[in-house]
Amino acid sequence: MQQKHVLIVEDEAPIRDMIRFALERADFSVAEAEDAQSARLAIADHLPDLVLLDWMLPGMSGAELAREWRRDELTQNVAIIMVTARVDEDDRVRGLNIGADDYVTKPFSSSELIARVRAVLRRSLPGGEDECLELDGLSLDAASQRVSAGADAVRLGPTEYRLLRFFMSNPERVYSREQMLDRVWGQNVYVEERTVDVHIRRLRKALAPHGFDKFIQTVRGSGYRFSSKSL
Amino acid sequence: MQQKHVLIVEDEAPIRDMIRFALERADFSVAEAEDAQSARLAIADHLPDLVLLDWMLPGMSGAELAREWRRDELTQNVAIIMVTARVDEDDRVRGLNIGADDYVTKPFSSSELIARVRAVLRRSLPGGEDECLELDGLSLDAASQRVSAGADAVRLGPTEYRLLRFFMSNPERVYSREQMLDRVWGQNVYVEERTVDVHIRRLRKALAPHGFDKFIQTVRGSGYRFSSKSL
DNA sequence: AATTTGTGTGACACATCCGTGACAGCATCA
DNA sequence: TGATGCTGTCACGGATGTGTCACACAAATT
Repeated sequence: MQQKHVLIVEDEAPIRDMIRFALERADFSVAEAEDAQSARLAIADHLPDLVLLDWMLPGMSGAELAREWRRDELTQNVAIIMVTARVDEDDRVRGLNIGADDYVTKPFSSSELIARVRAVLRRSLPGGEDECLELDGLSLDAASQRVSAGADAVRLGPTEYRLLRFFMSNPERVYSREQMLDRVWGQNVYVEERTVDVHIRRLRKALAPHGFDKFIQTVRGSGYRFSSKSL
Repeated sequence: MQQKHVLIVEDEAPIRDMIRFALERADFSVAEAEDAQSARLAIADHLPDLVLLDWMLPGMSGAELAREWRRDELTQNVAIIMVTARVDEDDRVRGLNIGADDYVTKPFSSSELIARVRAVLRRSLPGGEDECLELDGLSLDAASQRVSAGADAVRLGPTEYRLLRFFMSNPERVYSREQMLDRVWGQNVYVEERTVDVHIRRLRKALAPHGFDKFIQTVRGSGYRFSSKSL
């Protein structure tokens, strides 16, 4: 399964670290935020698959934050697990009514946390959005993992597919090799940066018969960009 | 979605009440029974879409009851979720061999229960009775549990049948082995992921004489896809 | 022009994934 | 009791994808 991205929203640094450690160990990619404001920034930067949201935050409470996200088109499908110190049944019910998918009460073991994270992600998967990307004749359907150039199908390896998928969801923007490794390969794998070049080449070669290799543009000294405009 | 009818078979009244409350809150219609005898009456009165069946019952055990229903033409398509206090791996395996669709172990949260009920119903949703799937010459009739390729009948084992049924209900979409285990085998069953491959093979072999094995496509690194389109 | 820096390309060893046949455990039925 | 059919697991081999390297080539810098 593809690596999942989790955002931790928690004001106490030690707990944050513990959670991050457990998640990374279980091969999730992790982002952190310590309050509502930084959480918004983190979400804007990279939409997570799941948010671990502390109930009590300085300033705006986690509950309000959750309600805010549930109202927003962009974030309403992101899974939310509430993290709370309270044992009150009231809070649990309130949390679930707000739209949290699950809750964990402190103190919790890291294995319990991971189990719940996995369960929630698995549950939200099958109904996942039927993402269908299209750009100027080149189209990619996430549900069937099919890529077609005009009428013809394009045959891609797993990494090439993920790379193209990343490009097509983020066109018209330059990414460094490091950024691409983080987001296509996963953030705690170490591979040479030049490996990106090789996969770019393979992807270009696969798209070439239909002329779509022009969409992948080299920006010397910076990285690559995906665009239908030739420039 | 139409309102679904659930029968609770459970001898302890408090647990029955808890389950009834959770189910009605989630907008299911509910019937209750406290032993095998009253369960038979309840079923005769109104055929449920799903039965929550306690493992231990006074007199006849839930397991025997399940076996009885699975043999009967009328009841064999009714989904069954076993409810058990035991954590024994043995019982889980035995229960699933009997034909239960899923398992819940006490104690369980009401949200977990609802989630599982929904999952099982979703799995067997499209039709329940008169479901008849057809794709490009390959057809599956849920009522008679018969599969035919063109004019010829195809002989399938139970798991192969459920697998094909799952595929035909969800074509043109890639599923991971984990997702397939969840939806074809049941949610908390632990079997090796490679087991999926073996059943894929058996299903392919059964479909091969008519050329329909091409419909099951391997998506390397991700899982499988069912589609009449070649690639 | 010569040098330096960055990128394209082909090759290759290696890891991973998947198809396949075999097998033992189990339930069912004669 | 033995025969049969179904299931989950394993081991093996082949197919495919992967990361890295060396070298060719292009662009910027001197």
